[in-house]
Amino acid sequence: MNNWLMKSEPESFSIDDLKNRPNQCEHWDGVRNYQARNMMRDEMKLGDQVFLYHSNCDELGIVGIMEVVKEGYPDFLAFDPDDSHFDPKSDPAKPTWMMVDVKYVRTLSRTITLHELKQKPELSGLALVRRGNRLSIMPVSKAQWDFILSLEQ
DNA sequence: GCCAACGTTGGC
DNA sequence: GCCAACGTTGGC
Repeated sequence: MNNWLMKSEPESFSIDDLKNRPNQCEHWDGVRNYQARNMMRDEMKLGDQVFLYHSNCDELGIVGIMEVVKEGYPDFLAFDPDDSHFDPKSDPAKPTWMMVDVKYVRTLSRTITLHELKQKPELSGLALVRRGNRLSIMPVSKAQWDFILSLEQ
């Protein structure tokens, strides 16, 4: 069982958007970064727990928990010329881009802010707090996961 | 295979 | 809106 953190801009997709989806599920489309793709394709497994992080907004931070309910499969939006995530180089017979499905688990009782996370020596190894980090999906160790959750109260 | 130019991410 | 950091592209 692994833990993860995934970023999303709440203006395009927030924890409330996920909560309000039918079945509270959504596919995590639009990832166009090879490192992130590899994690979705190879490492994210059914039942893995995932923090949702809101980026590029007024209150940056971890807002909720999701669960992987479908493992890596082709991101079909890459084949749709009308979609902004269209990638003409992705061949449907050999798809370049992958995605997973996630399900809403819960919203945290408060946002655990980026500012707060950066202050904690326990989290110095977390990719999120490193300067210039642009990965939209990153692993979170069990120790980091538990520590972050302990901040919620 | 190098690396400059370019586009994107994302905090501030 | 700015801009640093980073990934990708493409000429050589």
